[in-house]
Amino acid sequence: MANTVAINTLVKYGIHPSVQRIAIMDYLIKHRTHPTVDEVYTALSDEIPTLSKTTVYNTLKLFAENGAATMLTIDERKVCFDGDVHPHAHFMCKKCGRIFDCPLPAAAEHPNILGSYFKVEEIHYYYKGVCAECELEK
Amino acid sequence: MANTVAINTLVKYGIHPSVQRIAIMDYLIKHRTHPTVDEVYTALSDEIPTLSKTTVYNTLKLFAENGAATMLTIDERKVCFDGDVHPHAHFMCKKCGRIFDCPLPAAAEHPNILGSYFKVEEIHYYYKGVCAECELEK
DNA sequence: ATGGGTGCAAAGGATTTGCAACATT
DNA sequence: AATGTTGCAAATCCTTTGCACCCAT
Repeated sequence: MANTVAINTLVKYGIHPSVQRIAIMDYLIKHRTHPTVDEVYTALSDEIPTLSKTTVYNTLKLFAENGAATMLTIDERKVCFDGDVHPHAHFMCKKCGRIFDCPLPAAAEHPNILGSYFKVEEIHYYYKGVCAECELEK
Repeated sequence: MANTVAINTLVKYGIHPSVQRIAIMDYLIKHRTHPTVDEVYTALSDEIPTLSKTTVYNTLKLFAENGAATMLTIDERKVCFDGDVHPHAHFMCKKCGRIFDCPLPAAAEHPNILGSYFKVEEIHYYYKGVCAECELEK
C-alpha cells in the first residue's frame, strides 16, 4: 500500500491511524517544505473533501506532542511543521518565505552545558536572511 | 537625565527620539525579561496614559528593523522583544513561560559554512524545556 | 453503547490597516 | 505648511473552543 510508511510512522509514535491522520502524515513525509496548517489543509482538501481545518490543527498538534513531527516557530506569523524529526537547523528566506534545512553546528551538544540550569527538551536553531535564488533576482 | 542611555541608543540606531520611543527603549533596557507588546504597553500605560498599543507595535517593529532590538519568535503564541542585541541564545520554560538568556555555543560562527548557500542575517538559537525553579516545584 | 475522532460555527487573541488628529520643525 | 508620529477603531489573520455528530470497537 502506498501509505505504509505514514501508517508505520503513526504507529511508531503511538498514534492511532485514521484516514485523516494517515493523509496528513503522508503529506508531511512527502513534502519537506515545512508546511503551515493552511497549506496542509488546502493540499488535502481535494483528496478528502470533508476535511476540516480544525482536524488539521488537532492532528499536527498531536504529531508534535508525540514526537512524530516538529513545530517550527521560525516564522513570526504562523507555525510550520516538519515531518523530519532528526536534529537539524532551519534557514528562512525573508523574501520568498521558504524554509530550508541546514546542518546543525558541531556544538549542538551545547545544551549539556545548560543542563545544570535548565532541563532542555527541545533545540531550535533558526537562521534568517536571503536565499541564493532571491539574492540573484535583485 | 535618567533616560540618557535610552536616547543615545535610539540615536545610535538612527531612530528619531520621541517621548514614546524613549520610554519604550528605556523599558527594554531596564527589563531584560523579553517582554511582549502587551507587557510593554501595560507597564507604560501609567507613565504615558495616552499611549496606544498600535504605537508600541510600531515602535518595537521599528526597533527590530533598525537593529536596536531583537524580535524573538520562541513563543508560538506571541512575539517577544529583547533590548540586548549582543549575540546570545534563549531558553523558554514551557511551564512558567519565562525566557532566559544563555550563552551561544562556541561554534556560533557556524553560519559561515552556510554562507555559500544563504545570506545569513540573523541567528536565533532557542531551547525549550523546564527551568530549575519549575522543576523543583513538582 | 462507548470512547475516540471529526468538523462546523463561533469565539478568542495577536497583529495590521486606514485614517484622522497632533506635534515639531 | 510639511513631514513624521501617534492613536483610535475596525479589520484581518491565525488558532482555539464548544459541541454535536459519527465511526469503530
